[in-house]
Amino acid sequence: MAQEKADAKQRLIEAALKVFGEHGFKGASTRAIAGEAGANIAAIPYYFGGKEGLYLAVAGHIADQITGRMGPGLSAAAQLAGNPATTIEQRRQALLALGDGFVSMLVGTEEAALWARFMVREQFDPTEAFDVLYNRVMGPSYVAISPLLGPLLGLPADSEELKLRIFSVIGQALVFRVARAAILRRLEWDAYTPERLEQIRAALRANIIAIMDAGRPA
Amino acid sequence: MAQEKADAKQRLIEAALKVFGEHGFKGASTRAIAGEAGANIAAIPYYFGGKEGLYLAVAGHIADQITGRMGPGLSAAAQLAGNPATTIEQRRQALLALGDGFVSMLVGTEEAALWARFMVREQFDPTEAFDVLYNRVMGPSYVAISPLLGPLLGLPADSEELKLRIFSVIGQALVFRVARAAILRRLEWDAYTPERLEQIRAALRANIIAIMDAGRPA
DNA sequence: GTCTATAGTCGGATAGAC
DNA sequence: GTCTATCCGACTATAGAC
Repeated sequence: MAQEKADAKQRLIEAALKVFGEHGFKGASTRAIAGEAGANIAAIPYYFGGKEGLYLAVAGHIADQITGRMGPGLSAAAQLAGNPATTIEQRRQALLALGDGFVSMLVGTEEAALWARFMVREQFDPTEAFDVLYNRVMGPSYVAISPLLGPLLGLPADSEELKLRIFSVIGQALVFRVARAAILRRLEWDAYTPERLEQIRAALRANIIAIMDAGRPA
Repeated sequence: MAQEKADAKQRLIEAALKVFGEHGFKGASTRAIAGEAGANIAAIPYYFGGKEGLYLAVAGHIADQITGRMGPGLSAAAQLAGNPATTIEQRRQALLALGDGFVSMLVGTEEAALWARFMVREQFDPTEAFDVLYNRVMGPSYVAISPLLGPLLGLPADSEELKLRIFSVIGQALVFRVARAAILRRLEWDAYTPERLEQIRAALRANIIAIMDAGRPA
């Protein structure tokens, strides 16, 4: 009984992440999910109460995974940002590190493609799952960036301008998942590799440095 | 016979854009599409040969619409960029104008939400429709930006660094569609209004100016 | 906890009237 | 060119055996 396979419940969640992402809630069939998971169709009503319960469980799973990977970095950034003794240069470095970590997680791992696909769907047509993702993932990420970039741009933490500019910066990384097919085609790449990932991080750093340093007193 | 209703074929395409976007290809039912269009289900095999043909027709429709709105601006930018007499300052202004136009189109119109939803789906799981969208929309847009930003950053037009940094910049605008729900929640907005649209354009301009001007000789 | 069998509904496509 | 009627396969959920 070498634990080579997770239990049926966990396998169903991972299969559902893939199939819901491919076909949406309506388009995903419980047959396909159960088949992918190597489980019985009847296990879905049994464990999750039905198709909808499984969908929500997928959102929780995504939040768990991302929190596990980004959590430590975000906490460190928040602590550093909250300390009045933190210098401008330390904020710059922390922001760049956050960007690197975000790209590594988002673009550099295969699972993140599945998380992103599911999350983007929820952005266009939010359901109950969006609340889970916003409260546990998107909100906390934003909150970590705000007190770092605000002082660098000379903008108050609660100003709409700062919020918009932060989302714009986040978009610079997000695009590598959300427009992946177009980017690969333009670059004549077949996939992201570790070397290419570093090129992406470098391009993003260059843009972030430009934005941060434009806020400096001339 | 005041032309208050387009013909059934056109109505089906517009209904399909909405329903395919909501539920994906599999999840969208031809019944729902026909119902939304006020047309008969049998009209879909009749006009488009089947569900797939209708899906492809939607891609063509999106390309037509976006080309109609962005085409003139892109042509003007391309002509200006190709002229060796064009100054750096003119390139800066052209790039900012392109950004403004892109945000106005993408974020400022209701239909663009439908186009974006359909196109993002194709980015994650490309089908034949992606070729249509890439060749007619995404490719040409990129090509217009490249010869404007390249000289400003001192990067050759075919360098991978330039390509990556351009996509990163595009992401700054894209995010306002792709993370719309999260952005509205963070800003405590219920929708984008014309005033808020101008705030978005301003935030984007600030970031683009920072990126452009960081490439200037110190 | 996992299976088979089945109920009841909805799916896309077609045939053929008008 | 638009309709109704219909075929047949796929869907989710449940009941009940093991």
